[in-house]
Amino acid sequence: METVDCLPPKAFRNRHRNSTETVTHILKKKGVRVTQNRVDLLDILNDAQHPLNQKDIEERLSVKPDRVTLYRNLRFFVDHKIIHKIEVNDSLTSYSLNRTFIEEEHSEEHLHFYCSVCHKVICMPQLSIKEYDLPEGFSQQSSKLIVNGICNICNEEKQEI
Amino acid sequence: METVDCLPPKAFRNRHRNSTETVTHILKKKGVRVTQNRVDLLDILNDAQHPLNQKDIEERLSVKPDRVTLYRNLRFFVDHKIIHKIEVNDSLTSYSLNRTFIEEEHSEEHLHFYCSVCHKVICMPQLSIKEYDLPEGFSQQSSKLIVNGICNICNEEKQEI
DNA sequence: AAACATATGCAACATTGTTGCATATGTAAA
DNA sequence: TTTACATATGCAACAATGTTGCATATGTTT
Ligand SMILES: [Mn+2]
Ligand SMILES: [Mn+2]
Ligand SMILES: [Zn+2]
Ligand SMILES: [Zn+2]
Repeated sequence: METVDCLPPKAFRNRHRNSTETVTHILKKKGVRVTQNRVDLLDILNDAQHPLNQKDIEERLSVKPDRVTLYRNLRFFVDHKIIHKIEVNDSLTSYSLNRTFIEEEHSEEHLHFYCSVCHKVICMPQLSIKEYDLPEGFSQQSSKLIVNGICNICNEEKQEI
Repeated sequence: METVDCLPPKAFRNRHRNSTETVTHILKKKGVRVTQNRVDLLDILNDAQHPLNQKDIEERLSVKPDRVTLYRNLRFFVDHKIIHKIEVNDSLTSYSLNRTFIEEEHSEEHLHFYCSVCHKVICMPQLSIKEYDLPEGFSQQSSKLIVNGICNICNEEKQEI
């Protein structure tokens, strides 16, 4: 059988060939299976400028896997520390790629910002969560800080009006 | 018709007469309707040593209102700043009485502790959330900090073993 | 190409929370 | 004490989010 020297069909499903190669590399390095669903999902998170929620992700998927598969893969990536989960509030959970693969600066526990105007979530890895003196007998394992406010873009738009 | 000088039947539904009087006073002061459901609910939150979730509350209610009523009254109390809502994580939301009515020290934005062993939530009103220098253009409206770890009681029990 | 472990889809279920609407109850005025 | 009115409640229905069990499909290694 002849071997054709061109891109395999599945490569055309993704917008950017480079991103697909990057996320495939991440999965290979972690020693986990490279499936179309996983590549598509990571591709979307890699392209995104901000953390995305399950709805955002579904909107961007050209080929939608079963809802259960999406949940399972999100949990899988969190467990493998490929992405991190941001529980913004009761009804909003977003996910963001751990760019630790690329930059060192994306620290484990950092501030997350939620804009009450555009409802975007923004990772602020440069702002590590500060320490607190807990009462006698209490020990800390982890922490999370969500700051609610108005983002730079929405503040600019307010001034223009 | 004769007027009997004894406690009305509804007083017997609550464990402590004093607590009932306290919460009734809170509702009157706020100028909202004093209903049995509301008194029972506030009574339970007033008695509690820690924030309670919807399940905790239902367990303690001797006369259970409809689930919808419970949600509506919890939201009503939050809106009227009688209680505060603590979104611990994806699947746990707890509520705590705003003891500002009694003590001044229960500040608006404080640290909340979640024990990963006993799963109790603990308000730490003495630990106000620290300030952060947000990037240019960002403005802050509110914030929340959840610290995950092991509480004093669970740490003690660990030492004994 | 075959073998095996793992990923996926589907059906079913659970929990949390919301809305609309008819009825019940609390409060203040008569 | 009774009446009138606004508000609280119960019920039915719905929606969103997330989980589990199991049969089948797919990825990886040999
Ligand atoms: Mn982040
Ligand atoms: Mn608190
Ligand atoms: Zn914004
Ligand atoms: Zn504990």
